[in-house]
Amino acid sequence: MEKIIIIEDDPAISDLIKLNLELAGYDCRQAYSGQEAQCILTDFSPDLVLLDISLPDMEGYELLDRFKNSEVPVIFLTARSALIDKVKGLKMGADDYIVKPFEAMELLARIEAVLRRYGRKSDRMDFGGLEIDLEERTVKRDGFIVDLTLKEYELLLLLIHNRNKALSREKILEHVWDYEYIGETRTVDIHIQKIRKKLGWEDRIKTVYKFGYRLEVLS
Amino acid sequence: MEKIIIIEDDPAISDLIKLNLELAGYDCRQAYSGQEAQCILTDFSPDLVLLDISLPDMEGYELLDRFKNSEVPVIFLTARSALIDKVKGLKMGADDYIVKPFEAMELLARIEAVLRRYGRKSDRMDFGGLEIDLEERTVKRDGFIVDLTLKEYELLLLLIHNRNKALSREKILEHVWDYEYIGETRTVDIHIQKIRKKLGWEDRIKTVYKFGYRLEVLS
DNA sequence: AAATAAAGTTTACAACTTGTTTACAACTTG
DNA sequence: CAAGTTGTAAACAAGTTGTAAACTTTATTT
Repeated sequence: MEKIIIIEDDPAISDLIKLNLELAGYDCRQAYSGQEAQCILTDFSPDLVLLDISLPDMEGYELLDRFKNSEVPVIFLTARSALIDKVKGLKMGADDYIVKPFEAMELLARIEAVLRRYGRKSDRMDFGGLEIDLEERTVKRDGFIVDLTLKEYELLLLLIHNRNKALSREKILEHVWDYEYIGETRTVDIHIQKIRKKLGWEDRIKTVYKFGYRLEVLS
Repeated sequence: MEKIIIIEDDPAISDLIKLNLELAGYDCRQAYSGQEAQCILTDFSPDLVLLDISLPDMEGYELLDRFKNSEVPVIFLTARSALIDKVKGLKMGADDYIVKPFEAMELLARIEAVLRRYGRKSDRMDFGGLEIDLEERTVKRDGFIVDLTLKEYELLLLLIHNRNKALSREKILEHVWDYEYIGETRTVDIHIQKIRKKLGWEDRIKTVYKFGYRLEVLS
């Protein structure tokens, strides 16, 4: 699980980002000022830095300066008004930038891209007999490929990212299906049944009655 | 005990919120208008503000504006479910929002989340071998997940919030079952038995003869 | 562009879970 | 000890989830 530090002075924006990244399976830490960031960095070595360039007192630039000689990739966040900042930032060594306000999906895409470029630690995951390769988009069970459809695969990833957490049907719909569903639907249930069967995870994917599902993994 | 101010013009809603928050162990004060809120704030420094955004004369937004530079977190209540309003509120500095009509449990969950974010409460609680994670909605006993049904879970939370206090059956019914039961019922008793067994808390949840139950915890 | 195949969703009903009641045993209290 | 209260097991109804199959949409092939 990759670690990301969010350096952003507006708590609302910071929290929003955190929420999305955590659902996507990243381990986040928040810093609301340059100073706080320094503190956190001492015992949290992130795999990626999200940096708001417009922190008070030019702190953003100072921090960027500090990061550029390190191994850690930096994506910076900037308000639309400061177009010049982008160029400046990239020249100073940022790996990417994103303009506020941005879509959650766009941010996630850029994060994935940057991490890939930096040769992320592992695109492979292992769960008791199950091997998942994010880059190849393949899932193997006892060495043999299990054919998962798009929705099945995304559902599996969501479950894995939130292992041991109870996920409500609404959350699942929002993230795999991209919309807030109005009214009744059994879609989530049916897809859960499908991956339960294909993966032989009948016991591992628990039903949380009247709520949703939870993937239980020991480790 | 955290202090919360409820700024809401509809007395019925305000009272309902107050009742629930007090049962959950918060110290509440009510304001029915923006002006009244100002007065109360002079000698009641809340740890959290619950603000109805649709007060008459746009007072809600004005107040939010005033709070955003203070240290106090704000959750706003809105009747409108429009996404735009939510975003608007969050941008203006609210820490969370909740759309009316809402469930008591949802409001409590959000309050806990915001207070936690502000470094007051921890996400996890520990009670002699029992680990409760409010966010994941999981309860672990010696590291293993204990499956609790909805009512069992809510009953457990109520007991914990009122630990060492004797809770009458009526209070328990009101809070967990959402209604004032007319006549006889053994429902509470049976659910108490169930969580006693599941958690191994046979001794910790004491029976208060002819009254109700009490969760006894040392610390 | 039509035919075909695959994926995704809805429907219908079976199977199961939960919450509640009932019945009776065991306990508390005066 | 008697009356009332609580513990416990079992039965039940209501509602939720599992499952197969029909149906709709989307993608692929010809």
